[in-house]
Amino acid sequence: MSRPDRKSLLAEIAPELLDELNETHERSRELPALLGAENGVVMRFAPNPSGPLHLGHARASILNDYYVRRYGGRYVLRIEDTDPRRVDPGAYAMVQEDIEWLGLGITDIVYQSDRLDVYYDWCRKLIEIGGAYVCVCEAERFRELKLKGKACPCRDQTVEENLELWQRMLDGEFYEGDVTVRVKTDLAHPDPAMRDYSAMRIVNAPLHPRVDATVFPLMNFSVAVDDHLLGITHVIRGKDHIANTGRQRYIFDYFGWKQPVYYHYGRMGISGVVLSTSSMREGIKSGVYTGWDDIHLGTMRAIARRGIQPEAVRNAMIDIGIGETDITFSWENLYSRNKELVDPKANRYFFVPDPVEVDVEGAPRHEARAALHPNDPSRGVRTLVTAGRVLVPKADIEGREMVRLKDLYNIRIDWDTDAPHVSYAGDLLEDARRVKAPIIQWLPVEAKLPCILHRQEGDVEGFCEPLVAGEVDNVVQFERIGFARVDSVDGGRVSAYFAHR
RNA sequence: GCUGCUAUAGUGUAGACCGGCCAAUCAUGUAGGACUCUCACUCCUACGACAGGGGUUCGAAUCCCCUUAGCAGCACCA
Repeated sequence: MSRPDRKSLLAEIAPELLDELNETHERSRELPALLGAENGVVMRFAPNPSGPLHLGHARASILNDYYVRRYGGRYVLRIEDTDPRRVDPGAYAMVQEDIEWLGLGITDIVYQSDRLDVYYDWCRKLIEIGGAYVCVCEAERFRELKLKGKACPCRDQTVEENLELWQRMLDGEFYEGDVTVRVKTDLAHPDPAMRDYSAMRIVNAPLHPRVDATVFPLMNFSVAVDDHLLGITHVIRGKDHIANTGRQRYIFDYFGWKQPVYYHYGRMGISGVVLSTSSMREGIKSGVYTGWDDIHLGTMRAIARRGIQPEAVRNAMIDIGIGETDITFSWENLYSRNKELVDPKANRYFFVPDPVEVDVEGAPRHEARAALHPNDPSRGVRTLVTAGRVLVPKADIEGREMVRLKDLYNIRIDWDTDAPHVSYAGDLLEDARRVKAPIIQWLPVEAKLPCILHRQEGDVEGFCEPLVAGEVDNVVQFERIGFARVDSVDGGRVSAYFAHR
């Protein structure tokens, strides 16, 4: 019974249950409330423009987005490009595109490279109130002292001395590595990570693509200053930032600012793909991957190419939530989220992988009509006409005596001869059912398009229905194979990417 | 090594703050079945977990301690 049929039948026998049937299965669960968010929130997504967005970014950005939507407020995109070494000029645009694809409700955009003067300004103020000093020690030497909880000589410089050194830093009198501005914290702090961390440093090379400067803030300084200046109320980020939250507190305390409310979710491991931008870049360079959208990668563009819908990513991330437990990202769960989105939409087509051509002896000319979507007859049918020469998947007839060509007729296969001998075995579906013959997809030899199905495990070549050429950019379902996104049609050759079953 | 966070089925998640209503929720997965001219969808059934050990208590998944394991930070990266 089809879905509409079931519905009308239910209306007859138990109309009171109809509501239950129509109930949209609201998949996304409710995440825990945010502390003090009742009157709206200001949150941020702060990627480093070193490459396109991947699943790790997706979690951060979607979780923050979820709460901004829930409580109302502003959602700031803050491009954290304060390390010229880690800026890929092309990434600014890629990040922008990926955000658009994800459908994030960004309300404000700021580039940290536009705000260097702001950081310089607050750095000077921090020095003036004795909250920071300019350190000329070697990094290694300082590290040793820090681990022992001892102060370096620079720590005792006067404010005036520090201000002068700071000015000389800005004037370009120092080179990279010679000098750094440190926030004065607590050398006796039990966690060595908290002790006198760096706030400003010099980078001479490479040149920053957006700004002419050599003095750059370190993340903990610029983030603290920006979070306050931009009025950020809540921050949701990975637990790798727990220590940074503690470090940033010193700056907030020095200036008498109120810290946002922080939530730190656990580490998300993703099986099967590399997530580090640098190793992805390396792989692309060395030819292991075809590009940022290589289907073996966990980038948004790679996932999109495979026909995963942004809403599926969103739902999967909200399912995961903001728990502090370390988790393994499950492709299965994402695929399931995608399937619930894509199944009602995807038209059905035949794709015959690894085909063999057979001549069905005694077959009458037949016109098969297969539904474009079994649960939605209003979409119509594909019509496949054959006089008896058809393509079938080799693997599906091997060792079989009888199979049914879906929506066409039954065929008998005789394996006694050298080449299998195929003959017409009647139209009746019941006959096939009775002997439990599999119902398989097929194609008329007269009407087929070469089709390559790209999968992570390797490409599969075969043929598909001509109508697939009209589905470029859409997700279709190849019957008995799975869902795939039709990527392109080039000279009558179809290229599709496998999503999932 | 130092500091900190976490531990519920194969995977994700609820319950934990305010112990009893939890022989533990939901989703996914797997297996079986119904429906179906797809191994899709839908529906039904089954499977499967409180890391281990102590303690507090009439009663612990929930509170305390220890152990174990995983993770993170200890950068002039973000």
